[in-house]
Amino acid sequence: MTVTLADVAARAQVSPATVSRVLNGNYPVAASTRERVLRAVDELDYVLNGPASSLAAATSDLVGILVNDIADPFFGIMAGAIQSEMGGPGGRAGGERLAVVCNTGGSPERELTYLTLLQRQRAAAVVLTGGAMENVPHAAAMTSKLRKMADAGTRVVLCGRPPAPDTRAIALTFDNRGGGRELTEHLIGLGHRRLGYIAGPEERTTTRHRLEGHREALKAHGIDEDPRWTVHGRYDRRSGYEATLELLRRDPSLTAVVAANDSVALGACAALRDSGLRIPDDVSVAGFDDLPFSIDAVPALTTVRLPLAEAGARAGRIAMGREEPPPGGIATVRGELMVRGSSGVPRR
Amino acid sequence: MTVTLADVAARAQVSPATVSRVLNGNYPVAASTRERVLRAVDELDYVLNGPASSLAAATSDLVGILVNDIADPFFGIMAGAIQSEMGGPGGRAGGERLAVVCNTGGSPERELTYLTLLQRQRAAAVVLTGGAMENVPHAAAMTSKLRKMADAGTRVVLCGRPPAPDTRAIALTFDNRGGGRELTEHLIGLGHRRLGYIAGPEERTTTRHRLEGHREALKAHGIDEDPRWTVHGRYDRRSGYEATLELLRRDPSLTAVVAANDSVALGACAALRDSGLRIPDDVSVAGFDDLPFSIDAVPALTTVRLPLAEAGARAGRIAMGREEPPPGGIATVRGELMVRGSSGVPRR
DNA sequence: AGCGTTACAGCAAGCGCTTTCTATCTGATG
DNA sequence: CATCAGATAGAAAGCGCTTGCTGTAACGCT
Repeated sequence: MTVTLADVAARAQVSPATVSRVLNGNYPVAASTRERVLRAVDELDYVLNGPASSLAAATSDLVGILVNDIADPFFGIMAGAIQSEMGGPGGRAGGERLAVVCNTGGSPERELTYLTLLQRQRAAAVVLTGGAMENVPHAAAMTSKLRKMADAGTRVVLCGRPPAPDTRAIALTFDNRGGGRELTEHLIGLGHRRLGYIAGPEERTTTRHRLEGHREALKAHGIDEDPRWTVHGRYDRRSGYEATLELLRRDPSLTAVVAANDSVALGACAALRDSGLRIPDDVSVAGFDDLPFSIDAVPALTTVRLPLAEAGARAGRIAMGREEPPPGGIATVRGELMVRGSSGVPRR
Repeated sequence: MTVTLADVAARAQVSPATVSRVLNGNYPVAASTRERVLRAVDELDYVLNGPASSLAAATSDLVGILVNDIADPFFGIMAGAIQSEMGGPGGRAGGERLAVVCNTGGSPERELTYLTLLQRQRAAAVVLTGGAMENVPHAAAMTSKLRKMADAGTRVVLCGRPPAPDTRAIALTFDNRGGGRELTEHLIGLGHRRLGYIAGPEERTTTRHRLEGHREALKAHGIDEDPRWTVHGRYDRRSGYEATLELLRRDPSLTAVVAANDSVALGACAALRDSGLRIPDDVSVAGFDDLPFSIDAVPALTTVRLPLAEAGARAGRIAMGREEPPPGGIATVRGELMVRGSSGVPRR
């Protein structure tokens, strides 16, 4: 039925061992023999049996990429960059790796399930992107699982995620706190004193760090934060829209709205426009991430650019063992403040 | 070193066969035995060896999803929807499948390479998203590969892609031609007679079908198309920006610009603004796909909504064998015209 | 009591490949 | 001419799991 190595061997009149060696190319095989084997492979349409091969060789060419939401370009850009470094198709010859993107949807259980699945497959490496959940039992389970995977030889890389102590995981962490601080400082510098903040979902490191940065900036400038100025939501446009209306209801005198990310900021802009407020004359808006569409908002979004593609590419190279991990296994990736039209001097 | 089934068996004082059956749960095992086994699994931290299991069972729980560009929400949304239908509740118990997203980057070679990789892994199913390349030799290679995979038992589903004759692949095709026609008809109905068209990359079915729809509409209304009115580019914002400037240079009297998709349309809007033209008073703009950000453009983008998430979910269910394929293996998914602020009556 | 059933559990034969060790042949060397 | 190193090829032992088939004990029935 299906063609096996043995069939190819028979056709090429060599032993299965030789065929295997031709296919893996790490053992001397005479040119004439090789050619004969290759011809047989071709004629029989032979396809290597991956599982059998992985079993016998005790290795696999699978690399897992975990993302919170694959429909969000924030993750898509990182995943694409990681995958582009996986050798395989398009990359250097040889290290063909099957990079698989797994969508956790922000669910802790799914995150663990996917890790178990990858562990079963004896994945060569795993890259976890985006913020971590701060739920205590889950964090403990993650630590334990990541450590076991690392111990079993899987390279574990965190991209845009805080370090995971006691796991041997390499971490490329985004400086969300610093970026958040800088952004809010920019607004304060423009003269804003009443700033609303639309935070992401609770129990996420990204959410917390950005918010902490914001608060640091307020505190540093002697602004007492009003509890009404913070609203939590999801990382999407809709949430930004609703949160902004809520913010406006709570305190109509706000002159600036800082959003957890660019999508949220876009929703905020829509809500402000629908409320008859002009940006930035009446209210300034700021986002975070600098996704491609941010520059097309009208006015263009002031935000913090995160080098997603660069960080992803680096994470990918480290996962492939093509780049040295940073000293101590931890590197901080900074964002860059992008001042654009959505922020201005408050006019009221 | 690593814990195997045999270790668990020894610890639970049963045979390996029994452990396997407990784990796969498709064979009667006494409750007390099952519990003993489960305890041993837990105590030893046993992790099933995926390759060994796949080899012995001659099946795999891998499902491949091929996308052109994972950083593009168009694909991200579909991939997320497909993946959301994998495993968990609804399927048979333990029907947890590892959905892997593979990024072809629009390259024919990578597309084939990934298919081969998935074929090696004996993937249970493969979903190909987005338009196909029309390059003849590549199309032939794809046909042959898809047929082989289908013959080998892999379920092949095309999502947002034209049917692939002679392959047994199930196709959920987007009605790009119809959507394109409707969109242009809408503009013509508003009074536009000189319409620029920014097409996607050549040799893509999506590009061609949308363009054909556009031309059908022109012809149906007796408008002679000027060859200067069509420019080809990529499916991204930047390309839209540049193409629009080119279009304006060729014929400054255009009153509408139809873009290959929403990202391109956003670029077009930026170019028009930078040229001092107002939307839609001076020039109307239309996109395609209705990605989430389209509604946030100012003015909001007139476009054709494609039910990406619905189509993806359906493709996912079909791939999982949870939904009957459409009769004849082919279904057309229609888009819906979304008329918004970026299109209006030409005022000059 | 004798016999057919039913319900579990174990044996053992692979699944298709990799890789160590061994065998063979060639040409070079002293 | 005997010997040895180097280059290739093959034999065979698994890798860790699944599953068809074979026990075997306990149970219900006539």
